Amino acid sequence: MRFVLACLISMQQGPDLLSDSSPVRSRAVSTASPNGQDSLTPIKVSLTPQQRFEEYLQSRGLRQTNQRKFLIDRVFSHHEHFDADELIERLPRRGQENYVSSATVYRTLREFVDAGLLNSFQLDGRTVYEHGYGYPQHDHLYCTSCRELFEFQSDDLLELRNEVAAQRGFRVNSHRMIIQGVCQKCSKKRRKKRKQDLV
Amino acid sequence: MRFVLACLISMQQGPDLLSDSSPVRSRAVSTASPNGQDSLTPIKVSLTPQQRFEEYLQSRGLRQTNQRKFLIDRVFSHHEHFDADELIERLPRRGQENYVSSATVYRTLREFVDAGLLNSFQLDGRTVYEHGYGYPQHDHLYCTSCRELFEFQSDDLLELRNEVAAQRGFRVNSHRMIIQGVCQKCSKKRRKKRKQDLV
DNA sequence: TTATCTGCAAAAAATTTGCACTTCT
DNA sequence: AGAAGTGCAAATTTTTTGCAGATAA
Repeated sequence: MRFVLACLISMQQGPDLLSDSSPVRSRAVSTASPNGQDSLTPIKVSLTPQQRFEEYLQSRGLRQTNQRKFLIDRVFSHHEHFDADELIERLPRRGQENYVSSATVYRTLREFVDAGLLNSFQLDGRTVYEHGYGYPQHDHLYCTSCRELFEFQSDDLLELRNEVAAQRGFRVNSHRMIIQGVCQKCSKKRRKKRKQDLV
Repeated sequence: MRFVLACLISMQQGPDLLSDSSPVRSRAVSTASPNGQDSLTPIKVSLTPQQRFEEYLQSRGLRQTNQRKFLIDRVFSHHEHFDADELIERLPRRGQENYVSSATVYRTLREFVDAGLLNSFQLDGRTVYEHGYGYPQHDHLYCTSCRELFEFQSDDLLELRNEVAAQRGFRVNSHRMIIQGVCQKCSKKRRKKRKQDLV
């Protein structure tokens, strides 16, 4: 583990998993809370991640094991960007109850991605995971100073993407956009520091 | 090396390095040639990559070595996406003339990026490099079938990016957008194959 | 002359894999 | 019972680093 990865986005309330039977994604809206943190509204889905994974496993003749059940609970217990190493560090150690070997963690994370529960992308050489099920499509701003990932959602971007692809007969599966720079907080810190340095 | 990385984009003619003394980027235009290949027009720059790197080295009190000179010639001899491993494979082997150790290749590639000559990004776990100097800002379509990278250029995307960033006081340094999917060629191949399978 | 570079080999970091044993179904 | 899954350790893959000898300025 070389980097701290945090995420400013938190769910305003738990995802409303049972109130709507439609698995269709509703329009996500990005909102800003007083402390400057942003969050996207969770999507209403008919199944919990657990249930959906169960379906996925059954459809492929795979098994429900304690490790898989334990990991899905952990991974979906809070909304946050993470990498394999960070997850492993928060898991029970060898010898403790519910210990899961790293090999299994890696294997299971890949299954979660295959099942559409998690999204993954590369950042600074690591594979970063985030919730994909029950959470709207979005893109990221990455602060190279504090290494936090911020989320944003733009329909215009999607439209643009589709236009570009259509223009050359490219069939789109997904996209990934990351804007690199320095977040407001870090910019302010730096200005402050420069000011102090002058005194 | 796990992946073949190719690039359909070729320069229509060598970069016109000497005809304009302005280092300012001119507007890039994406064009389509009859065979379906796209290319972006090179930017007019006042210095060759070699000259620019020389400046960079001097400004930092670094040295011009045979290895650096050799590598910059190789890297800028054709416009193509590549990773460290692919470059190393095309270089003279140990014992031959102009051999450069992999450690030096890695170190030098990083210098090229620092000097603004190359851009780098992560794709499928590797670091991919491409020309940054003398070539316009652009983004990529990545075909997961043939693993080729196609380039596209969109001012709307830049505008959108700047708006998103401005909205939350984020100072942008750069961005990276990769559209994943299947290119036209591969789609056609698949359709053909499916047809044949039915016969 | 001397700080910078290079090559080499070893280390690191992040995954993946082979295999014997365990566990779902 | 028997396929699938797990843990372990070893292997991979990609990149970095320490260090002694080589070299540019």
